[in-house]
Amino acid sequence: MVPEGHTIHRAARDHHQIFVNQILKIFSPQGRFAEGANIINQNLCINVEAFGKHLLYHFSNNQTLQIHLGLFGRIRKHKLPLKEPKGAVRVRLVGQTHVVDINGPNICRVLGTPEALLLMKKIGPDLLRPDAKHEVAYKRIAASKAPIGRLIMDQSIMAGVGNIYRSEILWRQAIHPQTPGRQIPRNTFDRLWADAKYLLELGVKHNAIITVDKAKPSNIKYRERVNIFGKDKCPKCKGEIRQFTISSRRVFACETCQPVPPNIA
DNA sequence: TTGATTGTTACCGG
DNA sequence: TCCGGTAACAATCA
Repeated sequence: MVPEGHTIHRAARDHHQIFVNQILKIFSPQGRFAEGANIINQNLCINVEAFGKHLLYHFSNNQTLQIHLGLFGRIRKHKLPLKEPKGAVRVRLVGQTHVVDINGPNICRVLGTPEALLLMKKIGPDLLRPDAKHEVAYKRIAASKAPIGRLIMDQSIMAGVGNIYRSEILWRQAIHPQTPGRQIPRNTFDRLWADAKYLLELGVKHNAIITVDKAKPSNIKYRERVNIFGKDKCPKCKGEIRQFTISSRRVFACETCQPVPPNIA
């Protein structure tokens, strides 16, 4: 499983079937995890939803369990009966027929209503939510001289894109990652948003990162099917792919298909 | 055992 | 205030 925005959205949909009625146990070897676990124990989970890469379980006592998988977190679902937890299980959600183990999340804590609302306010429009207002993201991008490769991965500007999708989306839309946000025309941003949304929805459907156009069902057993991330050659022009970093994360670009914008060294 | 990694946050200096 | 850089943290796998 891939700890990305689409995995979280998949879990939000799937866990309605779990109908969590009990938090069996919260393991917190570091002491900083799962604060307030006792508050939600024995309470009914009435709603599960995703905001960007955050997964929120709302309980009947107005408390919210917030999960963020980060780089390494995993969600594993098993049929009952319960088995020994495998690895660093921080939360175990028990339903009538299934149990969900959440391993190694980056964030795992219980929020009251004010904190939950604050969190939702901090997250930018979420590509995977039908109510997302993409003009909110565009306004921030059009006002910024920061590179578009940084901006589309900034979860407070727009939520859902991760490091692999960043390179893939910009390649598909022929935008160089170093292009300043304020140099992105509105119609170019609209294309970018629509393509990102399409790719993330595809990711939710298949529970995998797929950005190549002709991916067949028989191909999608692979965890990633990508065009340029981690590759040497551009699949379109066969030219060399350049690798660099933005905020110490790897970025890939084909500078033939994604021309370097003027005024950039 | 070591290094790399699909992510976020806190903190600090310019 | 806003920005960009850095470190810290997490778990797993090769």
